[in-house]
Amino acid sequence: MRDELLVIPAPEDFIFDECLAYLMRSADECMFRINDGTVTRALDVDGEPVVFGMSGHPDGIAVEFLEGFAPGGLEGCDKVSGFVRDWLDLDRDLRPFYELGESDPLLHDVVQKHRGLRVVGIPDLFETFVWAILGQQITVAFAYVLKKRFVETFGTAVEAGGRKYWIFPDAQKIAGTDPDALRELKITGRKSEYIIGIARMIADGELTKERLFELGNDKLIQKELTAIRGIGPWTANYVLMRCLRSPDAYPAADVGLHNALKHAAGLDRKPNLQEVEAFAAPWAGWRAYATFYLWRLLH
DNA sequence: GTCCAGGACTCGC
DNA sequence: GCGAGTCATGGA
Repeated sequence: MRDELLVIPAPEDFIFDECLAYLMRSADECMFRINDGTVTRALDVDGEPVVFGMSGHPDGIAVEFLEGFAPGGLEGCDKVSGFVRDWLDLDRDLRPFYELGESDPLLHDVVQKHRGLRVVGIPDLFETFVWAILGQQITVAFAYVLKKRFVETFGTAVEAGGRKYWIFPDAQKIAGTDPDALRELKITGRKSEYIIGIARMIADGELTKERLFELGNDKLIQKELTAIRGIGPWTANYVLMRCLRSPDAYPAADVGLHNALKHAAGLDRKPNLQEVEAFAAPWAGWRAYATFYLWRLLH
């Protein structure tokens, strides 16, 4: 097994345990398993299931493949490595954000406390949309339950090391699914329609990460996304933040953000939308990072 | 019973 | 363009 160890270098200011703490926030998370500091998950690499565990390492992140589920060849290793880099946003220089954290009164404490944390992403576009839509207007805890039902109903499981690892259902499969099948999982009728609509767009190839990146900036991407049924400003910014990796996306309507701001600013009520925007003005360029760090106040 | 959760759509004006 | 009603479930 030792020869299947892969070390992914990370910047000096990266702290794996901060990301781990975020990843551990729900016992109902179904896309990976965390045990003793190692996050283990399955990944589809060119149609082949790969299963790997990642953990902290003095030089960054150690990736170890489970027996029988290593990628075939160097190219496969590169894809896993690229996935992890994307997942934990390893290629971003956070020094400007940390400078901001030094001077900003609202961010100061939380940035100091969780320094080393990166915006944990969701590299797969379809998975991000499903997760965001499921999360609209309900508690995160219930969203995890719905995602678990969704994945265990429509996804595929890989058996490795005596355990099951799930691969998120692809858009093609959901595109041809009846809304009633989602409704049975207690996903609302509307959300079921939204999810199937998005699945069709992705399956048809009209909605891809590449196409969205080609639009060039957050504003145009948000406009494109909010034209899709079921995607409002909150969801568009959520997708920008978690999948398209905009460091500046700002889900201003986010209730969790409001509660975090209330706490950080010492208010006796939640801020209104104007205040939420005003708080974020000094964070221009880093509003997604600010949001992600502020969310850590909720746990 | 009421209110609130990581919102968005629809309708009436 | 803006406010109110609706969607639906589960926990406090």
